[in-house]
Amino acid sequence: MNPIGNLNKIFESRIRLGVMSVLMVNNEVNFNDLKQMLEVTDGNLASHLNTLEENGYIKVYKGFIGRKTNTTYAITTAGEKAFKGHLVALEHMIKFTK
Amino acid sequence: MNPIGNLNKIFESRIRLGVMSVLMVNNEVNFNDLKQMLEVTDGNLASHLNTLEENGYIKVYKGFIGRKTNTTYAITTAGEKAFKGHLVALEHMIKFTK
DNA sequence: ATTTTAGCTTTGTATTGCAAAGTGCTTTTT
DNA sequence: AAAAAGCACTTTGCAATACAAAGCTAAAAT
Repeated sequence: MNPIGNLNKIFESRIRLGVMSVLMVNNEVNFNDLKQMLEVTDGNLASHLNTLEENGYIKVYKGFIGRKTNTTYAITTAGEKAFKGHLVALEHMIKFTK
Repeated sequence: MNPIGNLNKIFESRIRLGVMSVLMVNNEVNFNDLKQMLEVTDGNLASHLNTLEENGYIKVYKGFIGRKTNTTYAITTAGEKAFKGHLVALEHMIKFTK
């Protein structure tokens, strides 16, 4: 009945949607690649990554390439589940409109 | 490349998404029906309807049933186009993640 | 005459979004 | 060796939502 009842509030943000979408296809993506793919400022990206992490949807790996810091982000099982659920809800909504 | 580059900012809102979705399948829907379908407060709905109208995505028809006011909302051609574009962008994003 | 309904507007608060600047560490450039 | 630049942030600050709740007007129902 309510076409938006099953949409996940966390994924209302365009940028968070984008992050999840990128992390669904790429196992691990670093900060800069995400930043370039989504065309956002670093501060903005960092804060959205934060809320995704706080919700347990992504994991952060802080490592090094040689002695240079390298932070990568990956989707968690919970994140994958939540995102897929959201996509299903979106698909239902889309189907509903046709 | 950017999976969220073509998403329409106006449709980031869950409620506006819902309104458009409902108006895609029903030619004309009145205020109260929308309110019940989307389970929102009237003030909140009114303000979202306002931004949709300001953007030319919906039309408002103020009429009467007998002598009782009856306001209905319908999607415009521009609204349909914009919403369909957004759905295509969503579908691309979804396809991208699979 | 009072209450209820429809469709708002107004008010107020809390949250969000985002840019810009700052930070600490490291690497690269000069 | 010093300066510049990159990485991954945090902090600051402001402006734009989001939303609930209350108020409001005219008509309808009781």
